[in-house]
Amino acid sequence: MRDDKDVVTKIVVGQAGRTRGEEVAEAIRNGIAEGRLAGGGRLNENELATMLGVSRTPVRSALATLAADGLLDYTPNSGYTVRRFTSGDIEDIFKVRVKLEGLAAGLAAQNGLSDAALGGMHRLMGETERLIDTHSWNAEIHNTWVDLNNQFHDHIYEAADNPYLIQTIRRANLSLFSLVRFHWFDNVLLRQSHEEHIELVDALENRDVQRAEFLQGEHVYRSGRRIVARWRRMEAMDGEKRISEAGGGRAGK
Amino acid sequence: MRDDKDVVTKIVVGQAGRTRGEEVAEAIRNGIAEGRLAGGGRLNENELATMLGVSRTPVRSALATLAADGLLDYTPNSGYTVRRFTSGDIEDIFKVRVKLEGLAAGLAAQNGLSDAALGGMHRLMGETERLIDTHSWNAEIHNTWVDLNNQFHDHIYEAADNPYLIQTIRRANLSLFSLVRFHWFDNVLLRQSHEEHIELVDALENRDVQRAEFLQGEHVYRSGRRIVARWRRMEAMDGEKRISEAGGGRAGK
DNA sequence: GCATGTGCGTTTGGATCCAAGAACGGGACG
DNA sequence: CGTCCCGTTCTTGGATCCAAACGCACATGC
Repeated sequence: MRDDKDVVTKIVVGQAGRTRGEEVAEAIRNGIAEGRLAGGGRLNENELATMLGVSRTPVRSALATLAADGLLDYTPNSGYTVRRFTSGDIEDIFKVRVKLEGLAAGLAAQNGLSDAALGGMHRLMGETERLIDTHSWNAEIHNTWVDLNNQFHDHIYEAADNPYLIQTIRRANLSLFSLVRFHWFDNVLLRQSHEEHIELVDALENRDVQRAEFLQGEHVYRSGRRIVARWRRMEAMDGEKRISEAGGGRAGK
Repeated sequence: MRDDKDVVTKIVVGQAGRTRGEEVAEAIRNGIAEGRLAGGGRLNENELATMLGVSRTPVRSALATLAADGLLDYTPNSGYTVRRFTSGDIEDIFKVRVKLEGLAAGLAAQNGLSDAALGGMHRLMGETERLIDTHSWNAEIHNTWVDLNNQFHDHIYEAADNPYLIQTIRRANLSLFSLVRFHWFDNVLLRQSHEEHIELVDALENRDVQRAEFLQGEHVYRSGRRIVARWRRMEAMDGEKRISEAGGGRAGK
């Protein structure tokens, strides 16, 4: 926080129907998702307010909201820190995600997807294949894939037609997406993920509820296994780093 | 809000480690859970502040938190209303709960429960049998059963050892528990629920993961079916009432 | 050298005030 | 009579100020 002026993006005030509090919440959310606000880091109301060009009031409103969203940890009279995730936490979240994403796919298969949605999914898969055919991997490709992947899942969510389920999934995903780094993946994993999507779409097209639920749950389970393994590795390296940095100050708690 | 002075319980200030904002949030949460704050009702910051003997600041903090918790709906520049649930909403939530509670039971069976926990569950079931043997039903019996039921599930949650899952379940339950009325149940349903608990405990004792997951999911599914049917009936009556009251003002939206 | 206590500065929680936005009511017009 | 417009009032969002709580650094005692 103290060393990077661009930690949160200065908010644009005046967007229709949005308060400054909402804008601040989004700026912080983005800062977390993009890794600029690190797990365990303290959020200082005054600094955020100065950085974003607002008073403390909307900052406090935003912090309260984000804490309830699970992105921040709150201690009364001490303030907010960015939620820190252990590999065990991530594993827990993925177990829940396996069930929820599986349910969403099963409901989508049960309800059926429109021709437009299926067409859209095929287009997204076509674009993913073009990414695969570059035989390369970098941050830009990863971001493109994340975007395509999100659109792919949005089609499923819409067909599932269960807003509470989708809200619950998005909440779980919110916590996770800030943790993922592009260099954990590569073109090979992209291809594997894509092949899983192919099978999932087949199940959806054939309205095979159990297959869709199983395939999507398995897809998420494998993804979770990889991310948890990576996080464990990082924790092992972090643990060594932490031992050497012990006694750093408030954030060291 | 305007007609009932006891809508929220006046907060007790000074409880260790809790801010007024947290106290206000709990008072409102209780008001919703106990049915004193009705779905669709507007929450007025000034009135709440006066009623609770605080300034608007902690009220606003509490409202932001409760909105993110899903208990309130927020409209920028217009404020907060208590979330209104349609029977479709409730059905959606129960579909998610079936999966999550099933997962919790499966994890508990996998991890195993301590002798103390199993003993505790047997004691709770014994107390439930005493309730059944009264062959009667009233609000007091219902409240006792809700308490026993919560303790029963707490044992499962603890054994599941997945904090994120339990947090997600509690979040779903928070929305639902404010909707349930004791006269929707009777001694017969209590017995049925109890018998389902007996089978669930058997699966847990035998560490039968799939059976535990299935039985708990089924238990929640049946409960959901009953509550949704009740809610639909209320909506039908409410719909007639609404037609005759149309144009009542803001809450009529 | 370590533990405990004290003081000071910083940060957060709450209160109050001001301004902006929404809602409501009344009047005018078709 | 219904709809639209305007003015007023109420409510909410934001800013600012004050006080309480916490954390950190330094001093003292064992």
